[in-house]
Amino acid sequence: MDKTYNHKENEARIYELWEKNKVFEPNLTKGKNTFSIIMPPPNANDPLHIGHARFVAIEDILIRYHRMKGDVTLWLPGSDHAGIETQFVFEKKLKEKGESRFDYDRETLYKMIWDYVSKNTGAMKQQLKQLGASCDWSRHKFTLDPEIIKIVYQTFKRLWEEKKVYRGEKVVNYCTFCGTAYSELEVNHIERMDPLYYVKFPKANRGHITIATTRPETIYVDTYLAVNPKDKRYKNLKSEKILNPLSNNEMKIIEDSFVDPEFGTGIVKITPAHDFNDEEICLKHGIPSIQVVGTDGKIMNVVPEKYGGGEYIKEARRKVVAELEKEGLIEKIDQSYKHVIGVCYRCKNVIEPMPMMQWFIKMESLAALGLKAIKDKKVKFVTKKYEKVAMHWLTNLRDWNISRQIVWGIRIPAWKCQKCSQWTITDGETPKKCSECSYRKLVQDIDTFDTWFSSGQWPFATLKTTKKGDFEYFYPTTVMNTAYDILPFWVIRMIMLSLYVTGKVPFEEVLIHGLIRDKQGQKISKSKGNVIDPIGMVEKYGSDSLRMGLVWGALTENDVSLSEDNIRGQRNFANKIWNASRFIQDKKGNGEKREDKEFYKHLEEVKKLVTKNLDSFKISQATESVYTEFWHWFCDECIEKCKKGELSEKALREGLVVFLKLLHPFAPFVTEAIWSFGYAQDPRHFDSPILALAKWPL
RNA sequence: GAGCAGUUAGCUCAGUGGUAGAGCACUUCGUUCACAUCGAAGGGGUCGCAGGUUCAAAUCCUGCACUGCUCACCA
Repeated sequence: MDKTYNHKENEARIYELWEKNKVFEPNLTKGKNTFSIIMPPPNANDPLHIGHARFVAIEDILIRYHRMKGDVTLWLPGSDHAGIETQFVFEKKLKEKGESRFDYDRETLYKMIWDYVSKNTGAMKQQLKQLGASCDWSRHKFTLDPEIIKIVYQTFKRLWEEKKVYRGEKVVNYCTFCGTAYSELEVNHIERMDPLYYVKFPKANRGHITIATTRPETIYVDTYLAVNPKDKRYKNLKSEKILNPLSNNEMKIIEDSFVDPEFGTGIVKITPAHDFNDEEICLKHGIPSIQVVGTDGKIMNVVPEKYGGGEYIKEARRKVVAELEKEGLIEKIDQSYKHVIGVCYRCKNVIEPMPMMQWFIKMESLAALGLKAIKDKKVKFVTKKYEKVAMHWLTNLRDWNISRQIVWGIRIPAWKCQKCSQWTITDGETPKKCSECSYRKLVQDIDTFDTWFSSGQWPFATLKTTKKGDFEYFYPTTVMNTAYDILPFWVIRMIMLSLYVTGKVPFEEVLIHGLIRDKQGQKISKSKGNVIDPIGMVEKYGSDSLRMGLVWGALTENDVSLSEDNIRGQRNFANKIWNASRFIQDKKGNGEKREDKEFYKHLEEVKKLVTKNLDSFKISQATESVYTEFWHWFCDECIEKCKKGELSEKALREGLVVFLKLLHPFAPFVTEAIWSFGYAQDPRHFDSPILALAKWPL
């Protein structure tokens, strides 16, 4: 054996050994405990980032532990088509070639993206292997596998039949840059400084009132003003004739308590089509909605060119303000007005609320299912604070807009009748006739599902389509492990949709982990230049070292600050395992010593400690205890005692076998290298020629 | 504006009622046949502040300060 552990020589051949022996494929034996995790599917198109490596480390520790314990263990890998993310990346590529998505019809574009993704998806699988992920590749699923799509369609159809899906025109969050609507969750709110314009609205007889607004560009179509009924200043406003300063139309006055008399001048102009708040007021007061911003982000030509019709909002606003100023209708402009605006989570541009026909899921009954399951502890959160977060989300959901105006995704199986305009929903096949009027000319909706609508069905969609009997055997799965940033997007939706479709929760335990930060505790981002490439670290220090580093030094549920120093330290630890084994392999003595008893006693305690921590999902504590016990007890004390003749060589050998097993989930490669290719070729100590299949020492 | 966290050694973090801990960094020493990717020894913290409960508080309670994250329709 080499003097230092060489991860480069060992890792690939060890993963091959595992794969060749099918150690990751469960045997569906009756009457045994099961342990299963559905892997959060990484984006099929992208290389893994350091965040993926963290969940791999956590999940692989649990999976390997349970496999060694003798549970029938399944870790089901997958990849995600990641709708908008992937289409956006692809469009960027097109742009580099001087093309755009509009140069292709939807079928061609879909095919192009499909090929592009297929080309890249192998890299992700290869990287998961480099990280040592002991998942069952024979059960790998892609979110666009036909069988998966079929299940998603069935769910949609059932939701439709049970009236939990509706198509409606509502104000939705639309990104004019991405060219698609989003759900409320894809909108981020940022604080920004914008001018607040105080605009004079003339009275018909004489004088004027003043209205504060940040959106003067819509004034032309505005027809309603609102005041607080308690505001004495405007008690008689209703009897007065107020004119729109641009269109000269008469403004109608409504009273509503939502108006804050303290803000601005206490009068609000109502823009029903482009503001959620205003939409609500208008529904309440029966005010019609007029769309003024188009999906292209331009002011529509209901507004004359003079006032910005046909221009982008920014330019239209400039024009309108210039016109108003020319007419002396701007009283003042507050340039230091701070407010919060919605921006697209992806491209960071301003989200334009606008009315659109979209597919919505009614969330009330679904959320109730989820809430009940959590309250009844059918789904348990390992960390309580995240249970609070989940409950908070489930109690504050609006109807979920699931249609996206992109091609890369699962196309909505809805066909519109060309005669009666009713929708026919199927579970995938093209309907021959309208379900309402039997007319035979139908046109399919061009939108696709929100990616989260399909990934919200991932736990049962995968298990129902992998191998026969998988669903019955493994569902509900044992643990769902993912980062806290997608708790609202994914975790609560899996809970709701799974309960709705299968009547059962998708998983019993939710283990939420934190994000990776750099060594200063700073958020990792490309613009900061502090990204950590997991594969680079694997190549430099070895897979075991990176994995240990990722679960070391912070609680699983908290963010972890990852430094190269830390990973190097774990590399040293892997080397320590290697060298201790190298030392012990030459010790053949069989005699016993009086001190052995104390040794075995402590060894038992170590086994129990590590096991207990793993059983309660205390991954970092488990890692720390096995690290400390191996290095500072077994190596620093026990090996030294043995050298001095105060401990038998036999005890040391047996201790090493125990530690190799205890260490294996955390550092699978180096321990397997020792076991399979090194010291371990002594059958007396082994219940399995492959450590990954050896029996957990308890 | 609301919610949720956090504030412990130079740095990153553990520690939830009983004599302050780890990793890294630092200091000194060590070429004995596993490992210098090592070993031994050591320095360093009145556990954010102020009260309270208790025989006993980093740990429980109250208030305050600061930091972070998330949510949020006030024009």
